Amino acid sequence: MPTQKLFLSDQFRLRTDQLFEGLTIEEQEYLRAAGVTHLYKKTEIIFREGGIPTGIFYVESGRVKKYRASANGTEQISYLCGKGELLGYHALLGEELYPDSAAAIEDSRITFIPKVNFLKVLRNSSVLSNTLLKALGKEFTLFINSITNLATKSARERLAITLLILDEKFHTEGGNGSNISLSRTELANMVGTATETLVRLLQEFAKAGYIQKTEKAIRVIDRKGLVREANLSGLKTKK
Amino acid sequence: MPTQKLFLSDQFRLRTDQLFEGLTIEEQEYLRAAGVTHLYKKTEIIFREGGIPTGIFYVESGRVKKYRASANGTEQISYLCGKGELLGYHALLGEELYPDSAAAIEDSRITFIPKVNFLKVLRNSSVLSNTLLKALGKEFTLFINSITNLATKSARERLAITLLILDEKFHTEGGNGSNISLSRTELANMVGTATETLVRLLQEFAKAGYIQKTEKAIRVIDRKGLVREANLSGLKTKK
DNA sequence: CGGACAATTGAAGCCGGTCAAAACTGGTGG
DNA sequence: CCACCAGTTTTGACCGGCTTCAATTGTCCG
Repeated sequence: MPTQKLFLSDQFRLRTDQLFEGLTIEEQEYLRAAGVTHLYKKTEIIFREGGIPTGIFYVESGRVKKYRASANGTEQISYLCGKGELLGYHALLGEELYPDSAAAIEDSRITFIPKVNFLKVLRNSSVLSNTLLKALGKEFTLFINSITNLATKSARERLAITLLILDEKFHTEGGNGSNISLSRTELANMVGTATETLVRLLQEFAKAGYIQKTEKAIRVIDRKGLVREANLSGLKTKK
Repeated sequence: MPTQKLFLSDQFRLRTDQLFEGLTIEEQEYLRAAGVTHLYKKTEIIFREGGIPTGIFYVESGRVKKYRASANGTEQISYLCGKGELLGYHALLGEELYPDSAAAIEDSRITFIPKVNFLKVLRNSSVLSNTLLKALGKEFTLFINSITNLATKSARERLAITLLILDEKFHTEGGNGSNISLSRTELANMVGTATETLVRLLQEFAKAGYIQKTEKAIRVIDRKGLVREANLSGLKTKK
């Protein structure tokens, strides 16, 4: 049985520092010179599902959601990227069209590294290949977790898990405690539930003292409580 | 909007022929010599979540399910492997414990290639690195699809999609038409629903003429009908 | 101040999970 | 060859979690 830490952590995802760390100084300089930095306003789309990958993106600051939109308006958010994370390399490596879209949920500075430059370095650096293979391999754990959670857990449990993940992920960044500031709809789209259901559950969690709803943000106060709600062990409290 | 073909196909997954095709004759021989073939009886477990990867597996014949078990007995199947597919390389590459388990759902011949031998070849072959990167990149599309489906689609829609995928995947293998022969419980665990719900839905699909329930197997007759039920475009028939 | 959008609350109803029991299946041994 | 048993599939009934629709309140800005 996987530990809670393993279960929740998303330290699995590729970060820029890892990406660069194995490269020679020249290679690093080469990539940096090739990069183009662009400011994306909140809600601006970075790439769109079905689009052709032309490079990879690197989040300098801000936050980005990866999501899949259905024609009826609903969208499912599969991941949130913060500072230091890379975007769009799966489709590039797989030589496919983007399977999902990415959009800024805050004003963000994002650097674009063109495909040719990235692949050129990749072809010459076995270190980079290995870094990528390791990173991709790790990411599967995340996906398996997501799938299991969506398929077997209640909305309440999924919300608890989502809050724990967000708290863990943005804790270090925020300084004193983490602010989770997403719209209710976005949070609902992460959890995979309706906005109204999400609101009611948040209410309950606040009443139970697990979280605090400050202006524009949710703060986790009682992780233990959320862990209990999340039912991580998988056993349903048989009555 | 992704095409149906893209949406459903699982030609994304790494196959042995691809794995070997870029290698030199010596490398191929080296791996073959290192491999140990073993017969697994139906229901036998190949590896277990939380276990330490010691190599990769290759399905010579038979079928294998990848799944995650919860303590309460439910399990979620994330993938079915058929002849020619590889198993267990994600965790090995990611240097992690297995996030899920694998078990034979039919008597299967499976070859095990030890970690050392596999990694030795990988370290010396940039072709293999690239093949793996490409394969892993492609697989993400599958996972994104799974997540979106589980999060936004009804059990009925998910069953339709699952049947289409199974039909497409095992069509070529079966010769004349594909036999989907899983227990109801296993099919339910793929779809992410209760066995009873699955049975009722199958009933309806049979009555509607989409499928036929022959002895021990389900046969898809009307793919178009299933596609309609699957609501692939994403628009909910607003009444 | 007012208009637009986000968040919240309320009420109704269905989908799907759960429990229980019946029908069916295949395999075993007398 | 049949009776019996264990496991699987199916059917029935119930009910609770969530979705949906609708309406109200709250909030931010021009």
